[in-house]
Parts: sequence; C-alpha cells; structure tokens
Amino acid sequence: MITEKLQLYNTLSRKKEIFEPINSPLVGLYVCGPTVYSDVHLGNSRTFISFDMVYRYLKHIGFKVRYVRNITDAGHLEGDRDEGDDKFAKKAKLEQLEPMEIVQKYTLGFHDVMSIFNTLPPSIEPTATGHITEQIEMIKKIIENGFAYEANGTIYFDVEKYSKTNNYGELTNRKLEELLEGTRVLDGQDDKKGRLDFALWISAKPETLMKWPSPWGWGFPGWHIECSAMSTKYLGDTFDIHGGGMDLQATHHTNEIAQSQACSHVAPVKYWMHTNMLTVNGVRMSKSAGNGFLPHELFTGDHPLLEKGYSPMTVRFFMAQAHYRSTLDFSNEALQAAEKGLKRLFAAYSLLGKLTVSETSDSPVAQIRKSCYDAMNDDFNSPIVIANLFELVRIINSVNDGKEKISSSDLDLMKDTMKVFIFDILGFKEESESSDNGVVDGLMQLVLQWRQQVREAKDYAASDKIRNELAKINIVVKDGKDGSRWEKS
RNA sequence: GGUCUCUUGGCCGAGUGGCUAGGCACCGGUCUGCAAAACCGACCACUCCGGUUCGAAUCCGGAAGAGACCUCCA
Repeated sequence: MITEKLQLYNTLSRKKEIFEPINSPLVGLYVCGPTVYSDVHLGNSRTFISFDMVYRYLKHIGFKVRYVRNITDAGHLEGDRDEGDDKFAKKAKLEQLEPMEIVQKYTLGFHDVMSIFNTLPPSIEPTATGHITEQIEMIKKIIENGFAYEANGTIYFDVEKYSKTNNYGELTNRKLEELLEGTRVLDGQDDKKGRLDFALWISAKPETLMKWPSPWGWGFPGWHIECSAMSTKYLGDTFDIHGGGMDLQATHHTNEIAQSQACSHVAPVKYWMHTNMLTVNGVRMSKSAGNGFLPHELFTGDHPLLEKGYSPMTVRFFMAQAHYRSTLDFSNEALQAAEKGLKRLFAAYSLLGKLTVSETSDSPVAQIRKSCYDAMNDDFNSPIVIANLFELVRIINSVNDGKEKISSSDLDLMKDTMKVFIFDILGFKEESESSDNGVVDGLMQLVLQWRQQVREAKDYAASDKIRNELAKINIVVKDGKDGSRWEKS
C-alpha cells in the first residue's frame, strides 16, 4: 500500500507534479550511470547518492521499484567527430591495457565507492557492451521510420526531420532555431547533413579496438542510443522516472527522447529528474576542469585543498543538507560543519535507549514525524528532514537532562522516526573507528583506567602527562561524567 | 554571441506574501582538578534601485555580480 502522496519536480514541465506511476505500485526508475574510463569523482557520486535517496524513499512508502542504472563501457566519444576510438580505447592506450581491462578496473572502483557511500545496488545494472544487439535493433527501427540515415557506415539521427513532427528541444525549453544558432557550422569533415545530427552508430576505423558487426559494417554504438536501448528493454517503451545529472539534460537526455520517440512513437519518460552540480569555489566540479575530488582523496585528506580527511558518512550528510536540485559548494568549513552535525545526530540517537519515560509528554514528536514526511513528499527535501531531526535531537538531550518529559509511546515513535529517516531513507550508517579486532580499543581502555586511578589519587601531573603523550600520537582524551573516552584527532 | 539560472547572517544551506528552518563558527552558561568534549541558551540575514500590496527574502521591472548549458563530463 502506498502510504504517502509524493510530489516531484519534473524537468519536462518545469514544475512540481504529483507522482502517479504508470502501473502503481510498480515504478520504473532509470538513472544514467558512469562512463567507466576513469575514477568517479565526488560530483558524480552526488548524483548517485541523490537517487539512492529517491530509490529508498519510493520503496519506503510502498512502491515496488525496479531501479536500472547502466554502466557505459563503450562508445562514449570525446566529441561528435569520428576519430575512430572512444574514451575506453584512448585510456587503454594510455594505460597500456585492453579496453575491457579499463572497463573492469573502473567498474570495480565505482562499485567500491558506491558501497562506501552506503548506496543500495540497483535492481539491474546493464552494460552497453552487453546490449549491442538491442541497440542495433533500435537503430534499424529508427532508420525504417525515416529518422536516421547512413553515411559511410555511420548512422546519424536526422534532427531537423524529427523536429517537423516533434519538439526536439522540449526538455530544455528551446526552439530548434535557437539550438541551431548555438551550434558550429559544419566544416566539411563530417558526413552528417544537419548541424544538430548526432551519431547512433559509428563506423570503425582499421585501428579501432572496440567494434562489433552490424548491418552497416563494423562499428560501435553512439553514447545516447545505449541508454535508450537499455532503459526501454528493462522498463518498457514508456517508464516512470528517468534521472541523471543536469549536465546530461541538454544533449544526452534530449537525444534519448528523440531516439525513443522516433523508434516507438511514444514519449519514453513520464518524469525527468535532474540533480544539480557539486561546485568548488562556485565552479562546477568536472573531469575536464581538473577540479574534481576523488572519494579516496577526501577520506584521507590527501589533496591540496583539504585540511583533513572526512568520512564517507560525513560527505553523505553534507550532501543531504542541500536539496538535490541546488548546486552545493564544497569547502573545508562546510565539511567540518557536517562532520560535527552528524556526530551530534548519532550521539543523540544512541541516547534514545537510555531515556527515562514519564506519564506525560511535552514533545511534539508526532508533528515532527509528519514534518519529515511532508518534506520528503515535497520533492525529496532532505534539508528540511534533517532540520526536523535536529529538533528531535534537542528534545532527546533535554529529556536526558531532565528538562523535558517524554511518554513511552512518544519515545517509541521517536525511535522509529529517527531510525527510519536516518538509516532507511537518508541512507546514513554508523561508522566505527576500529578495524583491528578491538586490540587498540582494549589497550586504550587499559591506559584510560590507569589514568583514572592517578586522577582519583589527585596526581594531576601524571594524568596530564598521559593525556599530553597521547595527544602527541593524535589521540584525544575526553573526560566525561561517566568516565573518559578517546578518539583520533 | 545565444538560452537559462542564481545572488539568504562569519561559513554551508532551507524557505515562492504575513507565523522570519537547520548545521557549524562566535558569544553566554552548565559540567569539570584543569583543558577538551558534551549539553543548554542567545544570536534574527535575505545584492542594489524602483514598483505592486495593508504587508515581500518570497510577485513585477531595472541594474550589478556569479554560474550553467549551447562542445566530452553526474
């Protein structure tokens, strides 16, 4: 049963719409995955983390979601010109590997990063190379329907012809004339007829490494057709949600719509969702600009712009504090704020089991819970959810201090609300410091017990010496009411 | 050049007409041998200039600044 009424922003209509799946409670969700010719950077990760939250929430409120996220492992050219090799082949030459070794290497790396960020795996993760047949079939159909043509073994999509019966620029709200104005004039090196035409199939040169036979000779697929073929294969000619980064909207997604429409005469997607970019000093993080952070650089702090390392959940929390459609600016200060905030959230969560209940309750737990759902239902407004969770944090701490009361039923509701939103929906998890089977932890307990003894004997010179020596090896001791704790600085 | 978007307190970031999120920092307090931590409290901002309105961060017009797309990128 669907328990909530969800609104989401549809790029196609440029407004929020009530989400009504085509075959409720089934939901088809497709997200453009990475092109695995290099490491995913943090900006890439943001999109997948955002859609992980979407996927989690849709499931939470009762939908049965088929989440398809592809791996682009062939055919992604540097430009639209026929240079013979795609990104994989180029990288393969650079790293002296087989193209498929490149694909394997970076696919594994991508999966690692996704797992570190605690994202759920998609239901299906199809690869472009595994769906060459489907792509060829789709291209054949587009040619049959008269919207594509062949030139020297390469197949181009005829945008101007398509535009006569369809609105090519609908996703970005642009007219064909405007698009034509912004495009360079053909310089005679291309075989294509129209300036906006794009390749569906690219003819292989003798030196091309990754190529497949087709009715038009040996070649490889264009980037856009891959997503169209894979999404329709697993989700149908028309499916519910298609997501991706905003940078894909103007070209990739616009062409996906055109291809599907030209193939099956129906709009492929009911709701288009686009996530915004991660920026560094206000400028978009991207591979080409060279301002991308790799996840492991962030975790270790091994980067000139980073003052220290940040844990994966700190980063995920940092991202969840901004709305997915807003740009998010990356800075040390913001990351440190996120780190402390998340720590406070978890600290309050762990207090939940220790609270004393009262007969009455002066905490509006039910309203806060509703506010959390309202926020998610309003186009996945995670920042508002977090603001509400911190309202619960305040209450938890006040009850713990004996300043507020909570009833047993409100406490249960609070526990469930915290659990559902922190873990199930926002996808955070608790991170433990120790990875050495507790050896360090055991040693530290000994040291702290010893220090406690000298403190009780009021030998503060000795206890301070222990604390100072530990500080030298980056261990901070914190004395609380119920004993001392330690952590790495 | 064309199209579009954005401009919120020290920092990050919600918020589409009145009730002025949240986190972090700063400040005050509690606790503590001290320090740190933790907790509580306080802190009321919306680029500028006009307009609409009883009332605008929020709507309209203009200016300035920044960014995105148009060309590979989540």
